[in-house]
Amino acid sequence: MAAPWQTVLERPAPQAARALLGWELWLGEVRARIVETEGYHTEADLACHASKGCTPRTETLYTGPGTLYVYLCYGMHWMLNLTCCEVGIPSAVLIRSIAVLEGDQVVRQRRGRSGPQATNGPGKVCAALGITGALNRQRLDAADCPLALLPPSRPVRRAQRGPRVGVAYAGSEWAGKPWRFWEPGWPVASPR
DNA sequence: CTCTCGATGTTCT
DNA sequence: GAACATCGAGAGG
Repeated sequence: MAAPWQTVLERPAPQAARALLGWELWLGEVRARIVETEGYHTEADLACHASKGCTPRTETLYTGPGTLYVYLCYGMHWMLNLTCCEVGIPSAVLIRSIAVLEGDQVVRQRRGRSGPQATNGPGKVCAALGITGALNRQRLDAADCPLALLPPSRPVRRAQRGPRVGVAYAGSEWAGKPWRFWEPGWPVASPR
């Protein structure tokens, strides 16, 4: 029997990124709503890590929907991605911002602050949830997976889309793709 | 409010 | 050796 998230992740990243808005991440005492995402899709996408091909680092991206792809950025920030599409096609959604629904105390302790500024950014998401590279390659459907992905407890009223952040190096064609999505009204990193 | 800059480690050239 | 899907502190307006 398929997990609920299967239908959301079994599609190309640009679509999966939109569909993931509102879904909830549960990890330990923290429950949070996904409010900003970005899609990275195929080796042709020059902003996608897999544009360099399948390497020890990027092989996680080829494993099909439901794998955690966690990597270190700028030597100090962990980034959380959920792989999507199908086996063999590198495709993933970066979780850029979340809204804490439960576990505010824990988040405050980990982040040194609470409120919107505590979780509006991809590095902040991992810090708030306590995610590190130890979770890379973890399967969402594995019995021992500490992270759960559950459907929205409140519907997504509307969504905005725009170009991805921090990928100018990929050139205008790819940096310009409107593959970033967010829910207006929630604490997101880039509200436009 | 905006802008600049440094921290820090893995990956690929 | 350069580049990098970032963050937060500090300076200046």
